[in-house]
Amino acid sequence: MGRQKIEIKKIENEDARLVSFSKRRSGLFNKASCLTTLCGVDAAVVVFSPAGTPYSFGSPRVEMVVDRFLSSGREMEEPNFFRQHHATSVQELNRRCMELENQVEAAQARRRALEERLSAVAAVRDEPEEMEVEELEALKEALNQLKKMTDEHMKERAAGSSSSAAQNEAGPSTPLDLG
Amino acid sequence: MGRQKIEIKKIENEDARLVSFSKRRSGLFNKASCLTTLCGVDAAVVVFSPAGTPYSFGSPRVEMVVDRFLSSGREMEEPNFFRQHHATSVQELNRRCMELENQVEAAQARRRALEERLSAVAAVRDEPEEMEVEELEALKEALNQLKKMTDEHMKERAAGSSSSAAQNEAGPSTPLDLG
DNA sequence: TAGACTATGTATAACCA
DNA sequence: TTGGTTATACATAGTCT
Repeated sequence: MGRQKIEIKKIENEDARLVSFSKRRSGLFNKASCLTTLCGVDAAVVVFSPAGTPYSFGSPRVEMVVDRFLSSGREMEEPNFFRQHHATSVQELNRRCMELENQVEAAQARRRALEERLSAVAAVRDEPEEMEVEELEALKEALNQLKKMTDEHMKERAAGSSSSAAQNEAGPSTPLDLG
Repeated sequence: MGRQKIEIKKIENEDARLVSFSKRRSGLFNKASCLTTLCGVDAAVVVFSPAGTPYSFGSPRVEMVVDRFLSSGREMEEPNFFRQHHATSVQELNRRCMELENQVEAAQARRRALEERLSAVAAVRDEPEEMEVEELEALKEALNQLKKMTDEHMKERAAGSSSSAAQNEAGPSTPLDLG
């Protein structure tokens, strides 16, 4: 018998689907592993089984890669980004579209996060006359988040320009320690 | 010549490594795409290029898969809105890509603007060790500025926007529904 | 940097244990 | 679910454009 060609659409037979999932999942993880090793890059893969069980691969760790992905504001800064797509296949374009949607989502998530921080800080400031322990705690938290984010932002900026890196020796981020 | 067997260790030659990364990345995304389609499951892949550029694949979306994964096993019954795009024409997909690119640009511009505003406050919190009356005064002032800015921001949101950024206020991106 | 090309290594569909 | 086996489809290293 050997391998037969199959259409890329949902496998109807449930048993076959489960077997296929198991084998392809490990194949996918193996590919991801090879990619990280061969090219010395970070990557993460998360897959849910048909039953809902999560499986994951991550180098160095899923959380680290995901955090970096969510906080990297540079999803789209490829130079010739607005050139015409001359994709050879619909599948290729489909992948491209999905990738773009994900990037839109990431950028929006980042923007929402920034807006939340701004709102949090603004809310605390609305009653300055009662700046008591509670408020100070909230402010402290908001500022810690803010600091974390701005530190990341500065790091991004420093990494982005090769010349200015030496000037702003940011150093390791220190907690605010307001209280 | 054709393909040669290679050891799974970091590719020393930089050019070869970059080429290999590009090819294997798309291969990995394709595998992930096939897995989700064939088995009807959710999956996400995030990869950073050797230069640090993030690439991603997600079904239904990276954020959703990651959120679900991070809430460790908790079932969020997510109807699979964006499983796969069934485009009818390359032209159609090209249009969709351009649209998405515009959204990405808009979202990023928005994010940059927010980050600039945050930087305005960042200067105040750079010396946290002596957070005394003086610093609190300065902080209060900075927060007042911040409030002014966020108020403007909220006004903008309420009024809608003349730029293409308005697309991003629509919340979760709409399903492609190309087929 | 991104497509082609081709020979060949690898992944995997079908089947069985 | 996982682990073989076989035959074949698919991915990709090396090279050139």
